[in-house]
Amino acid sequence: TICIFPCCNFVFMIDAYLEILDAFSPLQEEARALIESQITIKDIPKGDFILQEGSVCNHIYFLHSGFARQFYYKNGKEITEWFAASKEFCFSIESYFHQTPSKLMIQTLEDSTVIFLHRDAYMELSKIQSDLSQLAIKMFAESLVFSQRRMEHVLFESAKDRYVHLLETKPNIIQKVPLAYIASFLGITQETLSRIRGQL
Amino acid sequence: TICIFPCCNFVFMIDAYLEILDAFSPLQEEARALIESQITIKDIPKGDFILQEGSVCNHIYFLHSGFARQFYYKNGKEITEWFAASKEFCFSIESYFHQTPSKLMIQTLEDSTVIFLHRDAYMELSKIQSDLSQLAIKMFAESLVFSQRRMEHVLFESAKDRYVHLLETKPNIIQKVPLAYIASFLGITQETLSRIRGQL
DNA sequence: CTGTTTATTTGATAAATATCAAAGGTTTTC
DNA sequence: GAAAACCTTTGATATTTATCAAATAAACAG
Repeated sequence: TICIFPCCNFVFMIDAYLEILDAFSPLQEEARALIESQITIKDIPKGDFILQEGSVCNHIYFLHSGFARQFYYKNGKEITEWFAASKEFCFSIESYFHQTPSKLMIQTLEDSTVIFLHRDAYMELSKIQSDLSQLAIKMFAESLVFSQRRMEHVLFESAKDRYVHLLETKPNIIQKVPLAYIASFLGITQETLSRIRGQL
Repeated sequence: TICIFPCCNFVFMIDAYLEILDAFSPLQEEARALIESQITIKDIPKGDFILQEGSVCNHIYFLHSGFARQFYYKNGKEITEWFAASKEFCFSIESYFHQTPSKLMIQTLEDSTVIFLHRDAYMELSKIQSDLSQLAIKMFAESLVFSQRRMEHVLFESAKDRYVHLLETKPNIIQKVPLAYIASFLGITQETLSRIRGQL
């Protein structure tokens, strides 16, 4: 049967979403239903903000499709913290956990479809449904490992090695975004990055 | 009444431990009892290892008293990752979560008393007792925020500013440990750190 | 297509930090 | 308390990266 209603897209998106969550940490039917009840889906055009500076980050965002950049201002300069590609998650760690106004902004670099999972609802549900708490533990733990590894790179690799590493692990990012974004993510100036590129 | 049995020390230590956990994330009586059933306490003399290279980190360690250093080898050099002071926690994030042999070592720098909370038991219990899963979420979330903040420092502050920041936030560390440990933690050479010190 | 904006590269120079070598200090040990 | 081991400082030099300025190159708007 061919589905002619737009709502069917939602069903498909949600299924894909739940499958990705499930791969992280297994979810029983009940947990899936609870998550489904707490998400909203939005189309966000290129250049619009998923999360704005100063507002509290009350969701974990999942990019069903599209591409986004997380950045903040430091001494008047934009610092790119990380990117979210299609099928990836993002949120402001500090604002989400501490419920403080976010200095991090999340902006789409392409037209994107984003699934919002609400924090309070999720936290409450995770108290009564252990699959959900295990999922949260798993996600935060993985973020922690990732963050730890990045720290080691930043502390002990040269700018060139960090760029090469990014190139090897996330080639799609380098194709998609301006050099200045990548430079600020790597913690170097764009001139330096340009020269590094020239050497390769 | 005055307690003359050594076991009373244990009771006291466990109480202090549970109180600190409780301050992080509130624990009901049941959760406290479960944790108490899964911990062991060891005295570890100065210079001994709480966690050795190559073994899997199966516990979260809490220093009831003493002081420890977390470090690993990179190109044959010791890199200090962080310290654990009295009443603080430590573990190898990557080994603990991924159940892989640890490249991180944790070594006491003073005679220490350490409370071991077992991973598997804790993970299992956290599935059936939501206070425990909430505690885990809270702890990992805080670690994540901490890690994130440190990243920003490392990327955008000068060596001097990072040292000054450490001096302001953790003066006790600087008094206790050799300069080389602090230098490797800051990601600089000991010569540079010595010069920075001279300038202040 | 053409001017305008935006992004990238290049050059010259300065600043921060590493490296290598050696000299003083402390602490530990017997 | 002298020797050894360890820790910290100092000096000279090299490397990496930042900064400032300008020139190209690419993308965009009308």
